[in-house]
Amino acid sequence: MNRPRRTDPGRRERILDAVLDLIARDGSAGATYRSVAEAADVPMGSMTYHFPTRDDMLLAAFGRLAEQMQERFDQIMAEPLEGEDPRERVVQLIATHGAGYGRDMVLSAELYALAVRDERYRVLIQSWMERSRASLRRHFSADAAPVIDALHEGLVLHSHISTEPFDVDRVRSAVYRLIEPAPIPPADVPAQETP
Amino acid sequence: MNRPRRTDPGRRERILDAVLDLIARDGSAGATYRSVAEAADVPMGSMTYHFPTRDDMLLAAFGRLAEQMQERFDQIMAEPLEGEDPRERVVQLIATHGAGYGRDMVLSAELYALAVRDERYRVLIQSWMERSRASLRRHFSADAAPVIDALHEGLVLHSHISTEPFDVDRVRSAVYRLIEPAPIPPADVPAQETP
Amino acid sequence: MNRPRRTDPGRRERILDAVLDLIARDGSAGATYRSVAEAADVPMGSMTYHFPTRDDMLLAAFGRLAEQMQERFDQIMAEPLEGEDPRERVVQLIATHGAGYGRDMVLSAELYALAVRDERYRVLIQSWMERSRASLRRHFSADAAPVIDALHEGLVLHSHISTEPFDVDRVRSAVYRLIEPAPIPPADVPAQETP
Amino acid sequence: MNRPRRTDPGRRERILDAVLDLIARDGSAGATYRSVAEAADVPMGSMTYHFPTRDDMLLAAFGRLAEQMQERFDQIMAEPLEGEDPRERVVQLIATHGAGYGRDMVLSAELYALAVRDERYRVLIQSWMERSRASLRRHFSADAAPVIDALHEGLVLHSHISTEPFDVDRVRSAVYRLIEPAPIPPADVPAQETP
DNA sequence: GATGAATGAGCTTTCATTCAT
DNA sequence: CATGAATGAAAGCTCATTCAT
Repeated sequence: MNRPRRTDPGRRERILDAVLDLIARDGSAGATYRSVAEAADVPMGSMTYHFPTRDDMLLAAFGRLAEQMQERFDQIMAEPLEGEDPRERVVQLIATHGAGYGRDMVLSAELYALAVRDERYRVLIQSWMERSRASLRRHFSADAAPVIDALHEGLVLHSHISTEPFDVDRVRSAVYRLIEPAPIPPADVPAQETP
Repeated sequence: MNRPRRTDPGRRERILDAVLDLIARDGSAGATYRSVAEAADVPMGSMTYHFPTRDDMLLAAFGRLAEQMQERFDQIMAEPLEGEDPRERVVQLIATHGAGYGRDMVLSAELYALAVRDERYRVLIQSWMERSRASLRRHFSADAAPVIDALHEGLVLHSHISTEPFDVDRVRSAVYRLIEPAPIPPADVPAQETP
Repeated sequence: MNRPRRTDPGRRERILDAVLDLIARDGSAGATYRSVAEAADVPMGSMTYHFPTRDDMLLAAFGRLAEQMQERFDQIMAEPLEGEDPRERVVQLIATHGAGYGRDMVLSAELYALAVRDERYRVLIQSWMERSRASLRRHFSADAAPVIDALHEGLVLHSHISTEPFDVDRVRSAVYRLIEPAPIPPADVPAQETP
Repeated sequence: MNRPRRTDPGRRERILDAVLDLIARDGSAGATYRSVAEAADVPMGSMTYHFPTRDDMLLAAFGRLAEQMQERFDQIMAEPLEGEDPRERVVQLIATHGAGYGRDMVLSAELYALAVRDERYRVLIQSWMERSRASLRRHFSADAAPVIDALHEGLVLHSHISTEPFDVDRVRSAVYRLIEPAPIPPADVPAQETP
């Protein structure tokens, strides 16, 4: 009834988070101006002020999602490893996303569904993919990166669909087989170029 | 205006095909009773007779899709190979789906988006996955099958997102590395068990 | 799946009972061909065979209701009374219908709502009213009968609306005041005419 | 065709009146969003803005009806009577509602039909009943009020169903018999308590 | 006679978007 | 800048009724 909200910093972010929550729960179609406004406690009439069309809103939300997920990917991959086989990092990454992180899985799936039909969403994934690969190139060859990324994608996706329990050993064995036992690069080398 | 159409065999299939076409073009949300009825040239009032709820309709359509895609997967994998390395078949499969088959990609992506949130769609993919793996087990070990399947999934998906041209050689090299150079099994052996 | 039902006597009655049950639960609007067919375990396509229009069905159902309720009214009033004040019978009648018999109350209310707008339903109540009054004339004057009937109607109706507990004493006192203490007629006298 | 109608005060009331008109003519089921919008000359899309669900609309309309009918009841009962037997007022009330006021009768019947099944409508009648009784208590004992109210209800209802002409004398005789010939209270005494 | 299949009409409701303030 | 009020369009779904068999 009485929401003064003269200045409301962070409103934009709060809206976008609400959008993502609703998509996670009900799919992209579930994030309507109405449902989002209610979830974010924002007057409905203001929605179009911040995001002129519903599509603007979705695009912005998925943009935020892409950022967040890139960061997490980076964090796991970027930590310097002391004498550890970098392939173990990949295994960890797949295991982390494969078991749990259901919300992200749902959101990613929705994003992919939009991306295969709409350029604007596709570029979102493209830049995210590029950054993931850049992260991977810190430890692996430029040729290996896209393939590792694809295996990661497929394994995580399937693990969320399958009824079988997640099998880390099988993943490890696959990752080790896929990636040649490269010499562990020193931590300060930013990325490895293909010779 | 005057469509008697008292008996109309194949109507159900025509509807489902229309549903898939519309989903491919506009996403799941685009397959409304109205749009489908028009596309399939069926009176709107009849739609709910065949599919009481819109969800029934979508589920049936994706069921049909799963069948069709299983068949194609099977066909490529099932042909007997004479002295050929079976891994080449996998390469071919990925190349086929990676370049082109945009319609199937879009449909799959929509199906996954539904599957991660809804059990009923998930089982559709599960049975399809199981059959794909069974196909793969004709040539590879039971342990390798899920991983090959996942790599296939990830590479195809990424190739539809990426701007880079599809690189068969990189795929081949990845597939060969992932799968141990197993002795080519005789064509009449149905499936290979892990030792 | 397999309901042979070659001959199905009593089907008509089963249907009508189902209609009344549904009206009691959901109002007249709730008794659709579909809902009734399901409740009576009768094929939907057969409904229009027994009752060509929905209105025929409702009318028949309310006709059945009127019959049933007349019978109950008669039963309570018709029993010979030995030296008992007949006004006590009226009190009993009101008490019986006032507390409980919610189903009948709902059905009556629906019937009245139809009757005030539709002649065909009105005659149903008229004949039922006439019989009630005839019953009452067995014990009371022709002039008293309609008024007793009206008091009965009003008290029962209000008791189903009111939150106060049903108060028999107040009813008795009202009934006794309304009806002059007529001499108890011999049980074999069918009805009393106004002099 | 071109209705700017940016601001339209009284729109809400106009809608509710249209609802009652339609219910009077076609029953509760006849007051659809469509029919009401047309009757009140309001865009259909606006209906749900003012009344989010059809039930909200009906409830509001019957609320308005209850108010209107309370007022009329009050007016007839509240006028000070100079030396007149207050029981004559009751006779007049019954006569007024018994002959004519068909629209109100239809609306009341529909309201009762809803009330016996739905608490929300029931409270509407309850408050209306309470106010009627309060009005009656200005002239009669607290014990008599509910009974007079019930007789009123029953007689009016039956008079709208019956084919017989309305008989004022019979009503008067009944009312006088039911209510003890209380001493006429002075007009300024608000209500009479039971001794 | 009895019924499964079919459908035109209409219903309630949701929604993206507009716009005056 | 921000928003409450409003609305055209369309959605999912229900239903009485028809009719060939």
